[in-house]
Amino acid sequence: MLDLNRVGTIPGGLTKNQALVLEIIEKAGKPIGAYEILRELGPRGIKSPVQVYRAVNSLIQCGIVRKVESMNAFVRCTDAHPHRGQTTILAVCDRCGTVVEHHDETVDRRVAWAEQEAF
Amino acid sequence: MLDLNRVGTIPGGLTKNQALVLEIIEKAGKPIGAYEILRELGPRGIKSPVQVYRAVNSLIQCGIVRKVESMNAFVRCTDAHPHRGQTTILAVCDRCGTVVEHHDETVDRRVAWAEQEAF
DNA sequence: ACATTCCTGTTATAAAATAACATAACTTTC
DNA sequence: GAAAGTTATGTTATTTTATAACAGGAATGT
Repeated sequence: MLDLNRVGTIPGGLTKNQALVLEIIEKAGKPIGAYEILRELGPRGIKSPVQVYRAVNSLIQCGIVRKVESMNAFVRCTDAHPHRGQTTILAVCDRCGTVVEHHDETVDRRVAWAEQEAF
Repeated sequence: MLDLNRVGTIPGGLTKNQALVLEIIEKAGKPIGAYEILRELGPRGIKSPVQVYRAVNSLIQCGIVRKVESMNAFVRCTDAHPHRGQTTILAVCDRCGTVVEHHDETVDRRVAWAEQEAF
């Protein structure tokens, strides 16, 4: 599992739960919380938070999904190609919740600086 | 309260609880969670989370304190002068937790763009 | 003094995340 | 193909983070 060659695609390489969770996140089209995912998937056999968290964490690892820290919610990564490890600014609409990603070189430079300084 | 002329200073204009909470956050010198603040201040009469959250939220409003979203924790704003409303990148040390602030114009431009787009 | 506003305290509850443990499925490797 | 190893799954309980709702108290303004 966790096939690096398939990262960022809609892989057949996902496990059952990962596929279920990804489906809901995609259908939402905006940041969605773990417990809302749980509610949506209850009827389909997902019965505990742990299962959801395990799945989203895998998806984040794969670069398919991002966490919006300020909302405790998760979005499908909209970019066609994966930006693994790259820092991202997520602009979130106050009203509709739509997210636009900015992969910002400036931010990356700042982070690089921080790493140099032993951060 | 919330005297705009004193923002960013160590004001006498703080209420009792705000002063207590700020003291702990400053003493920590790194991001500290609400419940850890609570534990520290238990002996000094703070007995519930609400009190802590009320205080930190006021301090954030004043620009004295920032929330580190990715950690659910709070830091004293290190800059001498206040950057109210301005977007900030917080570089947090993995090891010691020390925080350096970047007030990034690029990010601000991105945010401005987002606002224009009715975000 | 009266109304207004803001800070305070308390209890209860919601929301988000992880710990700990047991089982099942899928690969290796021999 | 059986034993060993790894990864996904399921379940229960707990921890951590945050807010709702209500009541009393202190300061301020007019």
